Amino acid sequence: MPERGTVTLADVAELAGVSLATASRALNGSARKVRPESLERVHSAAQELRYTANVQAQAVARGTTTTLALVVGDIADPYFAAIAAGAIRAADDAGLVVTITSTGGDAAREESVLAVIAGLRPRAVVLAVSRHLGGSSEASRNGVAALVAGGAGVAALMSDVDGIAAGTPGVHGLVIRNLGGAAALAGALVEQGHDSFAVLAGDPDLVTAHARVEGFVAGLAAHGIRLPDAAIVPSAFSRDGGYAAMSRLLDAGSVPRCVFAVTDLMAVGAVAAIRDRGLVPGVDVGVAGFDDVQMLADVVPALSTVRLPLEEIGALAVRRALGEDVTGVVDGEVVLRASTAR
Amino acid sequence: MPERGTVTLADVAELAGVSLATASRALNGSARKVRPESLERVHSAAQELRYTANVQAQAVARGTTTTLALVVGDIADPYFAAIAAGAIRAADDAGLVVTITSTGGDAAREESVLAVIAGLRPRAVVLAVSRHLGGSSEASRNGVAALVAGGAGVAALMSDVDGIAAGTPGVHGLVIRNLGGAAALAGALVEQGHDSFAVLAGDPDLVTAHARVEGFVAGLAAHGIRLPDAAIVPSAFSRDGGYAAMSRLLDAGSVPRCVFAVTDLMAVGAVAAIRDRGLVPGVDVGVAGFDDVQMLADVVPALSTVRLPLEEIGALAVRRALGEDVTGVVDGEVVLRASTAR
DNA sequence: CTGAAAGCGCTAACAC
DNA sequence: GTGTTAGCGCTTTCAG
Repeated sequence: MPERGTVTLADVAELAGVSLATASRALNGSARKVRPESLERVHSAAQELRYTANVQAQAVARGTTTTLALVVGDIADPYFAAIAAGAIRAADDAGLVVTITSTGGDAAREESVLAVIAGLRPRAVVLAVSRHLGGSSEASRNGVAALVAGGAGVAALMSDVDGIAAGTPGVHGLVIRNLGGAAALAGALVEQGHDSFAVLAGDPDLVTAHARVEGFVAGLAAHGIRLPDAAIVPSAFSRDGGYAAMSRLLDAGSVPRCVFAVTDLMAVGAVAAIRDRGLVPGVDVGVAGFDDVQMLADVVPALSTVRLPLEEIGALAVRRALGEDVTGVVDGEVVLRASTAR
Repeated sequence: MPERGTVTLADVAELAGVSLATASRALNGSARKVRPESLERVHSAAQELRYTANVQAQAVARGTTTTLALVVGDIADPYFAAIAAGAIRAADDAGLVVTITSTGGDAAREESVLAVIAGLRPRAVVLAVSRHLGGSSEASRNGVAALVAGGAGVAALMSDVDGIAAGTPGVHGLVIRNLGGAAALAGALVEQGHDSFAVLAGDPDLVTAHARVEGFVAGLAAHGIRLPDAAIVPSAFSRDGGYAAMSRLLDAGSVPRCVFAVTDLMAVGAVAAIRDRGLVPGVDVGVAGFDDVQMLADVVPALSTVRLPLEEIGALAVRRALGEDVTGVVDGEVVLRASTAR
């Protein structure tokens, strides 16, 4: 018969005929100081009453929570979803519950989100948002500082380009070699025989997008190819953005042999745009993306891309936030497929 | 100069020169009972100290939290990710923070997950897991009952088939017309001229999969078509499952004119399998899916499917869990596209 | 309108 | 080993 309301430790202690303290020790405290018999009594009492410790109360008493806050741009985006999956797994391994908040890419909202999170007094927080260039606003900078001051371990995803942003004191950066990966991709494409390029740059203010563009340009340069500014077309950082940017390129009459979209999602949009013009993606114009999102594994033609171990990134970020001494850098791996086969 | 440690209400009260009670009322309490001047003093003190209320403490004091627990099968699955996005948005509108937990489809894990959640004393919980047929285990049934008894509003996603499961007292079901949608799809395909079918059934123990198969079969029956048992092939409830099932079908030499995969993801796998055999999906054999996952909008051929308003479902579930009186039923919409064009 | 004081459910010294 | 007793940070009667 389910008890009404909620069962407290006191109820358990009473039923077991022991003190509150003993009950507490039996159920959570630093083990080995409770007589087997009492322990047994307490446990069965707890079970009988269906007692579950109130973590909020434990938190205020202990002065520390079992919560890890994850901030993502948009949980519906497979990129963030994969990272979240890894983070949840790792947090779970550490006995932490994950709270997820989306900023929707809105810099202003990021500020209020940080305030809410601060109120949660999380043990750790993972920032997986595509920071805007020019540094996060002072407000969100302060928000992060407050979290750190509050004792939370903070980890943030970064690119191998924002040296300064990395400077926020107290945050463990996990740098993703966006720049390096894009450069490697450029090299691979050149070696594959491509010689004329364009870049679907996404939102140039997002450091992730920016780094990838930067890297790609550098990679081409290393092979003696200079990309004209006009060949770098900005757009929304989404599937539709990719479609739009590619369309603009085609409308302009400049059809490069190969385009690099800074995201698989954008690449898919580009492929659609190419197809809609009656051209054959992968043949008339090659398309490469970035991320190697699983969900897109079956698009045709198969996308050349830079694979990022997204779930692992989520897990690593969590471990870094918790202070573990794991790698602070993760590399992408160039994967050449049909979309740039020529 | 960031204070060390953490700022408490007492600090604010002291700085403002008022009592703890007044400070509390000024910052949260039922408004209108604080003199404008004190209110002002308290607020500026709070701001100066960068005070953020400790929600855990508020929770124990108030006896109620500002947390909504969302349980999903796998956050990396676009189906759940979309639902989560909607849920997070709705929860946010209600001033609640969302905690996400994955069961990984593991029934056993579901039990422990429920225990952890119970400890969180959430204001509401949304169960978005594909329950296994034959009823959730007694354990998880109890877990849910405990949550309800603990005062949490509970909402659960269900199919228009599990009449009994719906019976769990106290939980607000949100039934998704999986069966009805699949039946409608079957009808539409028949009317489109298809006459020989097969079903890639996914895991027959998952009620979602089961309902869709059931519905499809019924839909065909309504049009005088009887599906032989051999034409219903089970598999994993995933992209690879779809690939495998389709392959098995083709290996068996029985090539239906049209296959229905209970999930878009599985449909994509089927398309790949068809293509790998040198056949042309959409022409040699049609493929239809279910969900209309955004991410798959660009696969070729475009998938015929049943569109589910995933984000809205997430939002509705949250509102139901919170006790709002919103629809308890959501329909899918048949969308015919190239993959079944003939 | 404001303050003093009693909790909320649990943990952690500090005795016995 | 086990019980007592302060708190943890905040809300909320109950008197002023």
